[in-house]
Amino acid sequence: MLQTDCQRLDPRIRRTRHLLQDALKRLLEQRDFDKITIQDITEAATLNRATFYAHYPDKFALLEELIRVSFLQLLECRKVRFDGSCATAFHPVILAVCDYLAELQKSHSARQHQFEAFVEGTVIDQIRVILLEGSQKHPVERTISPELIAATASWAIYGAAKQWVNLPDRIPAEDFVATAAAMVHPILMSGVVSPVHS
Amino acid sequence: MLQTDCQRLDPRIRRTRHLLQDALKRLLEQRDFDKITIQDITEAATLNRATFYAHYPDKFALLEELIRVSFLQLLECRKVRFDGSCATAFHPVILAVCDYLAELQKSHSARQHQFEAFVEGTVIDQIRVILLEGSQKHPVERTISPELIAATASWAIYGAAKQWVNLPDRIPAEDFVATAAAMVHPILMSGVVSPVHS
DNA sequence: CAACATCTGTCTGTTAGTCAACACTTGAGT
DNA sequence: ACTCAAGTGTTGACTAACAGACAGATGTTG
Repeated sequence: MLQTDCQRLDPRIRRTRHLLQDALKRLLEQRDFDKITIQDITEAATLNRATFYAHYPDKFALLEELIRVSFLQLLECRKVRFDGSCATAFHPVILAVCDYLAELQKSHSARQHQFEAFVEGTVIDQIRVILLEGSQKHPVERTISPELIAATASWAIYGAAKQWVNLPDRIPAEDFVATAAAMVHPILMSGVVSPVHS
Repeated sequence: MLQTDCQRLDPRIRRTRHLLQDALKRLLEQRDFDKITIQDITEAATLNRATFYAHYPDKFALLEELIRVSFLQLLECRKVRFDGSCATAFHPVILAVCDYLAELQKSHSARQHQFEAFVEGTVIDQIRVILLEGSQKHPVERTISPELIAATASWAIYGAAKQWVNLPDRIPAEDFVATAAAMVHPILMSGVVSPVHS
């Protein structure tokens, strides 16, 4: 919830949240999200049910955090493979989205519409946040707000990645990333006034 | 400490003790017991140092519990392979001791005398307790106290097993168990008045 | 329909774990 | 000899997690 990324938080809290996330993760490998009760989760996490509500208002909040955290972990892995140059900084983001969707497609039957929609929203929002953070690190004078650009680009990336995973014969993710990046890059550059860029 | 076998104990207590035992177990794979501090253990267990003292007076107490628990786990595995007949009930115990010592020999340099002596004492005591429990389940009239018999037999079993592991070319543990059982069985039968036994 | 079971969300008092102190011991170093 | 660093064992205030209860919602089943 609040303080999710977090620093020096009470170890008990980190432990408990990790236990809950891990329990949900394991249960999702067995059955659909809507067939999982909070009791199931807390039992699998060896925690008291009341403790759950001290951390999340409902199971959707836990799911959201689980998605966020595991997506970020994926992204961290992808990042090390790229240089830090500004122009290609969002390549790993695209790659992470591709991998995440590919992983999701493997492990889940596509029939959980409510679940999928929720995942979708969470992932897109996370992409948006990441892009926004990136643009704040390298401020550029522009006529379009960074917020709008981040939002647009995040949907574009997700849409492109989703198209890619649904192809019957996919090209390698790394190759696809180059194509997608070529499409998305103009969005990020739109409205830039000063042409200062490496 | 108290309530080790235990039943419905506060989940936090079971979790914490398990975390500490597991941490010590992992650290023992890396370095010798006397090179491990309580700080190391609590750090590896993601617990506060003060919490340690709420459960164990010192690291030896933790080690003792670790040995006890892992030995009992080993024993449980061995037990299922045997029938429940009274005459051979202690076969799995001998086998468990053999396996435990063999495991220990593999994973530890034999130079930690203090450590080895402590393990030895703990294991023998555990054997004694198990034998004593067994004799209490099947009370027989005897001229020698069950306590003395259990103590004697436990040392005999440990001694035999230790001799076995130190042989340069060991026979299979299962075969050795039969021999050892033949040696130890008379101890258990000594002083029996009524010859009632299946 | 009523009876029933199950899950939810909330609340209470109690207990375990955290944290930052503390004084003490030990050993290495210069 | 003296410091300095690092580990030990203890304390008390704070807080997270526990057990167990509760009413209400949901969804069976006869």
